[in-house]
Amino acid sequence: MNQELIRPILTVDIVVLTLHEQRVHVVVQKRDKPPHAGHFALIGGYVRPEEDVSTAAAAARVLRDKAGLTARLLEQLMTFSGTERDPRGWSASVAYYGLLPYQDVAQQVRRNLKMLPLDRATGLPFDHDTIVSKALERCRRRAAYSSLPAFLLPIAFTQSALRHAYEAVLGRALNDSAFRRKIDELRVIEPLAGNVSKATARPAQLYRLGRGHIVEFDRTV
Amino acid sequence: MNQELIRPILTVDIVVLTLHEQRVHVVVQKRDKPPHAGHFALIGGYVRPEEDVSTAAAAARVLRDKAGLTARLLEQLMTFSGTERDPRGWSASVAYYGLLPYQDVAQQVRRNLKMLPLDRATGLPFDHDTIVSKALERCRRRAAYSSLPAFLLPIAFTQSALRHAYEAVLGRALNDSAFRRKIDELRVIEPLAGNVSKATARPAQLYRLGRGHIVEFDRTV
DNA sequence: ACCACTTACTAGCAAATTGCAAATAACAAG
DNA sequence: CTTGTTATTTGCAATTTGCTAGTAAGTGGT
Repeated sequence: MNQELIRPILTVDIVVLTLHEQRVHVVVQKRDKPPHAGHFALIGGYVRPEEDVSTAAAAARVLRDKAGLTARLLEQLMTFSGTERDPRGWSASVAYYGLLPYQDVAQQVRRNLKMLPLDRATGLPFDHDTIVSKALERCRRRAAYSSLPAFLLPIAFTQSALRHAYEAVLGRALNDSAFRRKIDELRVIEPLAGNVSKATARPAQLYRLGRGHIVEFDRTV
Repeated sequence: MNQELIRPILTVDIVVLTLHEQRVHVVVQKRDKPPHAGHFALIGGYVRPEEDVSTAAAAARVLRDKAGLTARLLEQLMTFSGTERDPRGWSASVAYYGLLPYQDVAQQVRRNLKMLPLDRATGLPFDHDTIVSKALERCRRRAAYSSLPAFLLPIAFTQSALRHAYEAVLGRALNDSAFRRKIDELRVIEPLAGNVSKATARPAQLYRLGRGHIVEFDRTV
């Protein structure tokens, strides 16, 4: 219709999730520029069409440049838009969620980063509360039929650690033996020959994901 | 960083799905303007921040104005972006999928609309093949644990019709008696007192969704 | 009126899956 | 060598699912 179309601001926001003390945490960063300068918010930034081949690339770049992080799993959540979310006017933000092990975040805490357990991840600026809640909802759903929670762990992990990751994301306890049986039947992990973790009373076998990327199951965990 | 940020074109595309002869169909529309004028593509259009409160509103508006359709269920799929998808350069399109009963589409076939069964919904312009395939993937997943397929049907439907809708979306046959049992246990539909369909040999009880909106189950269908 | 045919709907049991609890294993600490 | 703790396996009960047959309620034909 009209040639001079209003082109809204396009940004990306990333809900970085990790596991700490058996609980899911959201990583937030102190903003250094207005609006909401000085407040902690989701890691985000502008999409730069001239340098980002896609919004996914923009998300990865922002995560790397602003927080020094690289997610083990980075998936698009959805796009949030409207006039309400940003005081600068109508805007659209493509939200992503990124999963990575605690150690990766701990290394970068210098960069104004903070990890919030879920119950304290509220009161964020913009519509970031909504984005976080949608991200968790999606992850919970997806965790029920995929290897998603494994991306919160280091490459090598024990079955117990994996179960705790599932429990943390799903928000409910799982039966130990039933979980082992299922994970075994689904063939998603493979033992790391000879490697055992000595963190607990009895040493535990270490495993890694069979495939580097997320896999979806036919059944539910 | 830079004050003069490039703002990419923002559009919406809607994957309209319906059920015809027990199969899922994608509704496409003949484009009247370049690029790809004269070719059938997904229904889509520009987001107009001055008139659309959100991209969801834009999707509903485009669907209504360009095709005269109102989806019974309209949910955001994801955003597609990059230089490859549109010859006009870097663009971003927020894709939605909309479900509605066949009758609603049949009424509007005047508007250059066409319904394609899934196996013939290929060779679409832009990245619309990808969008369609992602939409179907999402719907398949979601159908397994929600009332999504019911939105492909008229308000009143029989249990057989509902099963056929699930089968069409899931792409596999379901056991009749097990399906009835499950739907009954999940309490998603309620009988329309006294109303029966006489379309088949033995008249069948008509039902409607218990809730107007989509519901997600704990279990899988 | 009776019969064959079709689809709706119900019932019952076998097979598969899941939940639970006990048994066993491997180590650390005292 | 005993106690304590976590890992891992095993066996069975409880639940869920798949399947098959039976009954119900119409239509259309003879």
